[in-house]
Amino acid sequence: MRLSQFHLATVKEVPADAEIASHQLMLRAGMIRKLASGLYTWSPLGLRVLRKVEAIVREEMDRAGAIELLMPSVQPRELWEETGRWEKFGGQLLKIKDRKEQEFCYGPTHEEVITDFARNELKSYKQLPVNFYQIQTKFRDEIRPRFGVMRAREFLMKDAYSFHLSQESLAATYEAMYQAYTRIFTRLGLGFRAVQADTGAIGGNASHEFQVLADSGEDAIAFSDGSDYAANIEKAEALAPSIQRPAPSAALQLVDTPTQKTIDEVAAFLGVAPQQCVKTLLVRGRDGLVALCVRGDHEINEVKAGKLAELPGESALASEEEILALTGTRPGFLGPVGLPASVPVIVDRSAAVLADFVCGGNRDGSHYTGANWERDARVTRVEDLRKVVEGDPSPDGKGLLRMARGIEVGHVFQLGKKYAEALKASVLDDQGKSQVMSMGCYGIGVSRIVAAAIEQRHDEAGIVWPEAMAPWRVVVCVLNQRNVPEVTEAAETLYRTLCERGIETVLDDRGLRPGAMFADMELIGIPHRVVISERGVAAGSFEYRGRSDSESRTLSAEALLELLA
RNA sequence: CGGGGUAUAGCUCAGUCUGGUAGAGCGUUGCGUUUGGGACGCAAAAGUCGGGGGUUCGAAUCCCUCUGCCCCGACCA
Repeated sequence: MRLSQFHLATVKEVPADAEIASHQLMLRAGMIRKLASGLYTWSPLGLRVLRKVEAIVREEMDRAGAIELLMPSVQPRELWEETGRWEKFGGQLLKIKDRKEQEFCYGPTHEEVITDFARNELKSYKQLPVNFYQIQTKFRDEIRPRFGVMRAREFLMKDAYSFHLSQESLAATYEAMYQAYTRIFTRLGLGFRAVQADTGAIGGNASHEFQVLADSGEDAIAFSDGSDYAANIEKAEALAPSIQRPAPSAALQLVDTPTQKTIDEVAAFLGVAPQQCVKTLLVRGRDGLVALCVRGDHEINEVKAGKLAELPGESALASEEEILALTGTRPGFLGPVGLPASVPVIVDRSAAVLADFVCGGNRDGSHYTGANWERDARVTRVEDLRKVVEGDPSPDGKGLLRMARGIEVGHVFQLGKKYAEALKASVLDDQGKSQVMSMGCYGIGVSRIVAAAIEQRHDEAGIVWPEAMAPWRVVVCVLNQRNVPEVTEAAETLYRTLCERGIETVLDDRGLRPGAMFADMELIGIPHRVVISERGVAAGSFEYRGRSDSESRTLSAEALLELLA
């Protein structure tokens, strides 16, 4: 490619609404342009990168035995009614009507469509297992799109769905996908980690997220410093402390805390550590309010809380009015002592081993000191309720937990029979009996990977692409080409040679001043740069500089070709 | 959905408080000089001041209203 024939549109100024590095750099490099909130045009430059990612994903999916197909992006309401998700999916589902007032949605995911396809196509166990995938545009009407293509509303995703008669077969394909994903992210040159994930409302047996490690990531992940354990913080188990609860030694005493509502305020006021306090939250349960208690320095893990039998599948905090009606006090003074008998008291493992603790007095402006479980406060049950924190023991018993931030770029999931049952997708087994199929699903955020890579790999000058994702591997920069024909000839010759050898090369023949040209090529992150100048031509050598190198090197033609081969 | 902000040239922004001829930098076009780290000079094009309504002799500026976009929160493969 000759840059004089390409549409390169870099800009110097950072657009005002870009916050994170990848968004800023993608706009400055001219890879994307915003059309509306969460909607982006991929420019020719951006598309080259997107296609690189897509190609690697496709190769590895094919290698792993998956079969590509393509489903519609627009899907009929009736199909979504069959699984109940027309209502349950919520506001993220973009609903549209056609001219006959028939209702459709723009597909946010394709479980319904693929399962419909499977129930029509798959009749016999002999056709199983099978794994279908597509690389396709999805739309989710995110409440708050942000960070450019990192969290866009329209985005490109690879989604695969496998079908099985046995759990063993599902587990085998799941493992194959896990391996394929590892290969994909390794080939892309990304620093990533596969972490255990919560299976959410979908249920299922196993789930891993593939997280690209980056400080700007929206997900928190916990990993062990003593083993390969790693999990999304939503999933990471907080082990029960190994100590026994000490016997009560203090008397229960109500003390005035007129304006101290938060744990920090109360702890400072009373001169105790937050670890010696119990924080109580009231949430809406199936039958009235439920009390959740954690240690003062810990936080409730809403995913864990949502799984409690007493809750309706999600944890929603009670309103101030509900709390006032039940306890006669306001948030800030809640505690487990003296709650009505109708309120279940679920206590976190770490809070359950406290003795002589501080907690809310259930009346405005007071807290208890010297409170003790059983003696003063009911314990309905002890559960794992809290978010893990740095330094917690690893759930596998090896090492301590550390925290990192990640960008979720892939997710593998054993779905089980949920969708196949809802849509009656079954095949005949070897006994001639009808069996509902089990499913797995496996997603990769293709467009998000581009942003995630930049987030992980950039410097002051711009993007630093991994070789596998770069729009071109090599740029040949022509200096002062108008005045010295020999320089142009030398550049053309090198450009042709590289192209003939299958090395993806771009020739910067725009005739810009050197500074502007170098700045552009560094901004768009080309891994290898060769400068052709009068000086070099006279000496018969080439000036080479890698994107991350601090200095240029002078190379002979042979050395250069060897380096780029 | 709650709170906050913002909308002026292709981009980044002044101008709005205190009403009176529409501004700058970058980018773009032309000519010339330049050519190893985002050159310089001269000339030029470019704006329904987000939309609608109102007040006024006169509105980018004041009032009402609608909309887009951004941030924080709640939410989320």
